[in-house]
Amino acid sequence: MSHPSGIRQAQKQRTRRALLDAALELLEEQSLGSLGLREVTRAVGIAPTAFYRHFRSIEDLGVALVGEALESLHPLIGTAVSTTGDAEERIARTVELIAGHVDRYPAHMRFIVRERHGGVQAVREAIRDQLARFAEEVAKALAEDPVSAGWSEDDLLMLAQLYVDQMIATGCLFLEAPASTGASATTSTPGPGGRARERVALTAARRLRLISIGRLHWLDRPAGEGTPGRDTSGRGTAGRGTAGIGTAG
Amino acid sequence: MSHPSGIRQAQKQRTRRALLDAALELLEEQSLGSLGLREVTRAVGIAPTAFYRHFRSIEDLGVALVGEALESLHPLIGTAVSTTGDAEERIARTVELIAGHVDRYPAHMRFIVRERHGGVQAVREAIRDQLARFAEEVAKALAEDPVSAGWSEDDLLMLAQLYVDQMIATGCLFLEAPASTGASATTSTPGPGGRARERVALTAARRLRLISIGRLHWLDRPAGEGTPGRDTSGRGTAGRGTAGIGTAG
DNA sequence: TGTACATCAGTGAACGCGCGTTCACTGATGTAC
DNA sequence: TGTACATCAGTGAACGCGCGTTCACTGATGTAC
Repeated sequence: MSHPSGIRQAQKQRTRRALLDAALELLEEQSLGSLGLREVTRAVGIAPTAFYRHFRSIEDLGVALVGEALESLHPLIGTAVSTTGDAEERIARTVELIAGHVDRYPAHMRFIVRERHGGVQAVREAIRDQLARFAEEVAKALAEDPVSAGWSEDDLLMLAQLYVDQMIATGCLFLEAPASTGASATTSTPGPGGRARERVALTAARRLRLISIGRLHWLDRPAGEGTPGRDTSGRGTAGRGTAGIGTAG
Repeated sequence: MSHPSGIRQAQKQRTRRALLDAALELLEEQSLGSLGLREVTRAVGIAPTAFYRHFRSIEDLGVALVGEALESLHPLIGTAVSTTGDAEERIARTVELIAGHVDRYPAHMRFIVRERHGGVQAVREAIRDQLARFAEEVAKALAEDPVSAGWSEDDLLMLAQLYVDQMIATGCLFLEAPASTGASATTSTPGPGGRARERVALTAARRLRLISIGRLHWLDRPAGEGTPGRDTSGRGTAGRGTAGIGTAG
């Protein structure tokens, strides 16, 4: 065989890992756009020039990080979406899953949140594309739920995107709340920042609850107004509700 | 008088404006953390050292930009919240308002979206604090709506934060959609990116619709589970619904 | 197993460059009389 | 109105520094025979 096996290959992978890990750690307090190649190699303990054996640029490393971070996030989506039980149980489980993920991969979550709208185009686009794929996956799962009977594809995708956004927003909130003291998420150890975490969990659950309720009554709305003619959203049955944003005139 | 009037004062303000404007423009393609002081002064056409007559650092300038950007966003919230009409009209008007704001202040919107989770702590915190004030304001407005009768303060604040988040997320989506060709938002000129903008407007409206529906039925939920004991959310009346996230078991 | 050659991850010197910050300055504007 | 002095926004030279990238290299690992 030409190159698959060998000590050399293993060592190279180890250095690559070290570069990715060092970068991820440095990125907790700055953004990718201001991260220096020398800074990363210095943290790893190798010569600056060795960087080029692994990545063409910091931007390139950033794209690799997107892959890793969203790969770690992916199973979470699958688990959350396939959780069984009633609405409240599923919401609570989902929030717990997110909290657990943030505990395990805080740097990944911070990286995604920070660079999703950050200054490095290639990374931004990589994150956008991956999240779009997640949303499509969630939409597909939602479509199989009897609750979604009669929903148009556009509406399902909108809801899926809303869930994906909420997942990230919730992860971000957990990041800002002080981390728990290493104990598992289920045990109620009120550590240094346990209170803040609890508040975040409650708020996140409330948001998911509101969205779920909206979902449940989505098709109750009046058929009169709604989406303009050209859009063929598949809803339109009975009921009358005046869902308001602000104060009624 | 000691300093209020004068040509000198006016000229200083003009230079300060030029610095803020130049920075805002440069920030469309990078993040604050990687913005250079010399880069900004070069764009304005003054010596690097003159920068210090106006700001202590780039970070300081960033905090000033947060003030300006969120000040421009503020009236939009007030207008959106006090819009009259039925739910669909208010949603459509809100989406139009956001689109109009993005047309008028694209750089402001981009700055807020990018730096909200960016690498500069002081700026991040300034944005967080301002958005928290916005949310409180929205919560106060929501509280006066009869639809919110029986809502706890925590629930109102959660909804308000959700609305503020949606506003920013929607602004972000409009930023990514190609800008309209300068024509007003209401006239249906299908410019170069008119299609994309229309799609964004529809998706944004759908999201607000779902949230509004959730809001309308918030108090319909079962009293059994819900928020844990210690939390005294003011809801708890009749009705039974199984709002689900994923597929039912 | 041993030998001769190829590969290639990591080295270290060197480069030109732009950075943030200091400093003493200039000259228009402002103020006191 | 005119004069003498104070203020201070903007200047320009100079600094030390770390940056990204180049290049020829070293020496351990891999391969062929």
